[in-house]
Amino acid sequence: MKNDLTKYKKTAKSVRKNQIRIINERRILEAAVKIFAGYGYQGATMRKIAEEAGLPKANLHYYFQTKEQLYRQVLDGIFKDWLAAANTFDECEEPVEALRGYIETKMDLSRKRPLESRIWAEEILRGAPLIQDQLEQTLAAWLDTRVKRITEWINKGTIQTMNPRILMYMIWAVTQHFADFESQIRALNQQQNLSDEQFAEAKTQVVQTILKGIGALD
Amino acid sequence: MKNDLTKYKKTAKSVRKNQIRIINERRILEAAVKIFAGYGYQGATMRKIAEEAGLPKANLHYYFQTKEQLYRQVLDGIFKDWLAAANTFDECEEPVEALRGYIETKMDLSRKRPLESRIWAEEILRGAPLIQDQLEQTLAAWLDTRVKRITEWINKGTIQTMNPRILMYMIWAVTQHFADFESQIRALNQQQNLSDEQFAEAKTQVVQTILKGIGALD
DNA sequence: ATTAATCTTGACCGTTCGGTCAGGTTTATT
DNA sequence: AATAAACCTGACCGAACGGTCAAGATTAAT
Repeated sequence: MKNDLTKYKKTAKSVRKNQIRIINERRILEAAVKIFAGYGYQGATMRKIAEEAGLPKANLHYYFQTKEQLYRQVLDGIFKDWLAAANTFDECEEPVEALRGYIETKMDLSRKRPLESRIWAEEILRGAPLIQDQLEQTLAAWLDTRVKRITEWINKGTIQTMNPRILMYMIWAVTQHFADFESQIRALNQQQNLSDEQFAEAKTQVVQTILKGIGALD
Repeated sequence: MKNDLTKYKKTAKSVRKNQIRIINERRILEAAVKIFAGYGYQGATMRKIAEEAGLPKANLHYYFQTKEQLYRQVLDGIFKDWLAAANTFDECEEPVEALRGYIETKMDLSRKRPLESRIWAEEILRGAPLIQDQLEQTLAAWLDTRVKRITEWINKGTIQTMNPRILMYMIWAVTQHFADFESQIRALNQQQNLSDEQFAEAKTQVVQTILKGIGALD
C-alpha cells in the first residue's frame, strides 16, 4: 500500500509537475540570477533573493534546500545556454561564416543576458569550485571538437597556422568582456551604457579584427 | 607646548615611519591580496586575512580601521600598477612597437600577478562600487590620450580605420583573460596551468592576431 | 630612569547569516 | 465530504561576521 501510493505520487508528479512548483521555482531562479550577479555568491543572501522574488525566505528553502543547491541550478542553466551558442559554429562550413556567426552569437548573448555572463565569470574567478567537473569534462570535450575543425581549416590553408585553443580563448575573452566589464566601459563612455549602435559597431569591429588577424579575410 | 609636541611627532613619523608600522602594513596588505583574490570582497573575512598574515585580528584593525579601508588600499595599489603598464605604449612612435609592447607588458603583468588582476575584475564585475570615481576620472583621461595617439596612426594610414576605444577594450579583454579565467584554461589544458612555453606562445599569437587584425602587419 | 607614544591582544558585542521546524492553509485525489 | 499530499511561513537557532575596548607590553624620547 505504501509502495503503491508512492509510485502513484511519483507518476502524477512527473506527468504534469504541479503548476505552483513550476511557477515558484522559476520566480526564485530569476530572482537568484539577479542577486547572485549583483552581489556574488557570498554577497548574495537568501533574504535578498526572497525579497526579490516576493516570497518568504523559508519558502525558498522549501524548493531549494540550500543556497548552494540554488546556485548550482543557476549555473547549470547558464552552462546550457553557453554551449548552445555554438550552433552557428557547427553549421557553417567555412571559417569566415562559422567564426563570424559564433562571435556574433556570443556577443549578442553577452548583451542580452549580462547577468548570467557575470555569474559565470565570478565562478571562474573564484577557481570554479562548483563546476570544475563540468569544465574538465563537458567543456573540454566541446572545445576539442571545435579545435579539430579549426585545425582542418589550417591544414587546408584557409586560415593561417596558429594554436586553435588560443584563438578560442581570445574569442571568449573579447565577447564576455562587454558583459563582464560593462561598468568599466560605461565609466569610459560618458557614464552611458553602449547604445545599440555602439554595440553593433563593436560587434563588427571584433569580428573584423579577429577574422583578419587569423588571415581569413583580405 | 602641545603644538610643538604634535609637530615634532608628525615630523618624526614622516621622516622615518616606524619600521614596525611599515612591516606590518605590508604583511597585512599582502595577506589581504591573497584572501580578497581567493574569496572576493564579501567572501574574504578579517579572520582569514589575519590568519594569513599571522597576526591577531584586532591588530589588523589597529592599522586599517575597517575592512573596506583595507580593501581600498589594495585596489589603489592595483590601479597604479595597471596604469604604469602603459609606459611602453607611450615611449614608442610606431603602432607595431607601441601596441606589441603594451600587450606584452599587460600579459606579463597578468602572468606575474594574477591575484591583483582578479581583484580588479571582481570589483568591476560588481559594478565598481568603490572605484567609479577613479574610472570616470583618471582612467577616462588615461584612455583619451591613448585614443588620440591611435587616431593619429589611423589618419596617417599606418593602421586601418577603426574605433580606437574598441581596440583598447579588446586588448584589455584578452590580456586580462589569462589571469582572470586561469582556472577555466587550466581545466581545458589537462588540469595544468599554462607552462612558460605555452604562455609565450599565447603572447605571440595574441600580438600577431591583433596587429594583423588592425592592418598594422602584412 | 622616567615618561609618553606606539603597538599588541583576548575577550567581548550587536548584527546578520544559512538553515530549521511546527503548525496552519491550500490543492488534489478518492 | 473526507483524506492525503503539497505548500506556506513566523519564529527561532547556533555560528560567524565586522568591529570595539581596556589593559598590558614594547619602543622611543627626554
